[in-house]
Amino acid sequence: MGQVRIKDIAERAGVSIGTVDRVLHNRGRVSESAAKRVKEAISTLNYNPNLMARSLANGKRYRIATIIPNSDNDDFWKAQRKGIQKATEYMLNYGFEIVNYEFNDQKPRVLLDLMNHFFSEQYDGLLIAPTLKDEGIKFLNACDLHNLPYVQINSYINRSGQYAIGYVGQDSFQSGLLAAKLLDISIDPNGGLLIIHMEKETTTGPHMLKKEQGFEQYFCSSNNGSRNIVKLWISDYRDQKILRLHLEDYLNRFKNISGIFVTTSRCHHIARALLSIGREDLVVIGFDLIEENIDVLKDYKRLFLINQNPVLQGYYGLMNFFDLFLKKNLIIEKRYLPLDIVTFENAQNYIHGES
Amino acid sequence: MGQVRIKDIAERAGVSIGTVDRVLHNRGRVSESAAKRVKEAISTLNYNPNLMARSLANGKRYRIATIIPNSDNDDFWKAQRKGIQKATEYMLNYGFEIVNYEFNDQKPRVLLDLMNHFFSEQYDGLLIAPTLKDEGIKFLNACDLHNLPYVQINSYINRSGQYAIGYVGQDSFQSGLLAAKLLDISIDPNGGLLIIHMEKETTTGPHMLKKEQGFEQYFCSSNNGSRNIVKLWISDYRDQKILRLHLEDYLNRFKNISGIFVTTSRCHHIARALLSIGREDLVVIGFDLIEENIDVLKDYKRLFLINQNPVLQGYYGLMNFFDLFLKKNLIIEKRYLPLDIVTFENAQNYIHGES
DNA sequence: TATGAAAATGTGTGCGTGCACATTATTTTT
DNA sequence: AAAAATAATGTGCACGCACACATTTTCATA
Repeated sequence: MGQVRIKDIAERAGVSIGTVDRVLHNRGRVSESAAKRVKEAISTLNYNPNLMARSLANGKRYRIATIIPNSDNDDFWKAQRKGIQKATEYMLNYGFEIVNYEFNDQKPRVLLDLMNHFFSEQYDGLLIAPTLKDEGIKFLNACDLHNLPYVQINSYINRSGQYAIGYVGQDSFQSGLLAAKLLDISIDPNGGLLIIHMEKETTTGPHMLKKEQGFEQYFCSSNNGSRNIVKLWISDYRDQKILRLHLEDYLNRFKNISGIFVTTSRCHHIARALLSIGREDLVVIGFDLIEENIDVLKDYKRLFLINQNPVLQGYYGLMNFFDLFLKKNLIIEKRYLPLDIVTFENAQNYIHGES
Repeated sequence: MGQVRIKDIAERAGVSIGTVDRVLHNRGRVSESAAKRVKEAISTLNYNPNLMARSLANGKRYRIATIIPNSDNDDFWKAQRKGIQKATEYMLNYGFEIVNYEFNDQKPRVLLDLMNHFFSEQYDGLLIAPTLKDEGIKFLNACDLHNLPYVQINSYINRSGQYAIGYVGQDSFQSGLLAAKLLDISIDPNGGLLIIHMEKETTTGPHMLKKEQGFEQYFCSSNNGSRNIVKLWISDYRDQKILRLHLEDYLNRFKNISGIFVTTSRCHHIARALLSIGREDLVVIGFDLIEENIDVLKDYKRLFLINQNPVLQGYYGLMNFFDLFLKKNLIIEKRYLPLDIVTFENAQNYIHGES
């Protein structure tokens, strides 16, 4: 059987295509008996609308804006952009027009400036990565005001209302749990653990915080023994020498540390430092498949990276609008991406990873 | 600002849409001067063909057959089927017609019987999972004879010729390496390893063999120390009592075993048995996210499942034909799916897992 | 210059759908 | 029972394109 068309349904239900159309779009003006027959035909024939014909016929154009942090010097956001690009190519054929904006993660003002002229453009949807919480909230409030549906990616701001139509991103808490499990299994039962936060700013981001919470939660569970956990904040991670001394000193002070959980993507600095001070016995967990991390995987055996396919994040995020406008699926759901555990032996498949 | 149509080009070039069409498709029968004007209009107006209208109009139909093992009582093949279904829905809009066949994995005759009438149908492509090697070869030979392009999924039979257009599946050797790495990191440096093959038949399947080879290869590498490795074949794994005694006996004989590598998806039997004899200290590696394995994950902490997204296998396999016929990409390539490491804490995302 | 073939160009139909509008059936009101 | 109002259903066109076919133009030859 080839494509099932509206015409086929009409024939099977003994009505005209106009009636089928009314049923499909809930336009009313259909008798109960006819509606029933049509619905039956739709399900028995397993009808799927031809989206091309649909979008060709109704000829609507949808303008979607995307706003994410600047991706020029950042592998992670570059990957997100790649996913957005892939979805864009797909959606272009269906009457979508995608306009991309970027903002500087470090300069909250830039996002607010953008907001000033953003709403003078007519958009039908917004894909946004609200990494800056305060400014993000302001932006989303403005969206509600302008009746603009939005999908959040990567960072989640808890929202209700009809315009908050989706979230695609990471489950940071869960990734903390996972990191704890990995360390718990792979190190000595008596070994201690070290959590390292590496960030330029002195504040601890919400993602990092949730990761830490998940990590600690794991050892509160009854069937997992408790562990000795210490924490370390590092902001000047770029100077290898300082880092090395810092780390060496710390490991000497807490002799029984045998696993390290780095809550950001900067774990390659730690792995390199450990290599140079000859402490490759430590198991390290870090995040994200950025280039430096991929490099260090082959040198540092006991390293696991937790990856949340950023390409797919951008891709699914944008595709939400495709579903919303073309498939008429109004899905108000959080969608978490798989927590991929990556080590040297399975890294290759994830790297080019459209998956 | 809106979509540029061939009609717009025609107007600007002072010709009819028929002439534009001929230029676009190099059909000839156009005067040089007209062709020049049309080409100029195309570039100045920055024309991009509307792919929807194109495929809608062009109306070519491609018939693709799929042949995989019976999926009624098998989670793995059910997932493959799901991926095939997803690709089918996508491709339907582009004029593809997909016809599904299944065969009984245990009865080679069924596949041969199918072959008898299969080629009387006119297909443009075949997606096949040649799990039965001998019969698979016969089938593929017949494909060559009938000029039928084919894509293999899951199992690979080495073939050349213009009709072998792709393979999507597992990298068994690599998954063996990965299993070894996981065990190597997570167990005591002096701990021994046990490889368990669980299969009804007495022969060891090619996948299992390659997994074993990869596993052993890991410990031949210079920077990974060598390990004591013993092997066990189990065919009557359904009787829990026998299995338990069997295992208990074996673990007593080889006292230092601290990690187990099960080369099939039946590792849940092992994990259950270990639970009942109180040996949850052992780290177990197994394969596939089938229901029994997912269940046992929450009870058995030291279990890792290696998953090769079967949904995507079916999906990508079929989509090869989309690329072949619509994008005209003739890709003769092996495509390996990511080796997902799955444990209790990250299982959920992979389960529903279109990913 | 008339003729006919070949080259160049134009026209019409259909793909599956959405939507406006036309038509028919049913119910309500007078 | 006829007229009017409303509910139910059917029809036709457009979307942008490909392709078959119809028509016009060109040009060599008689």
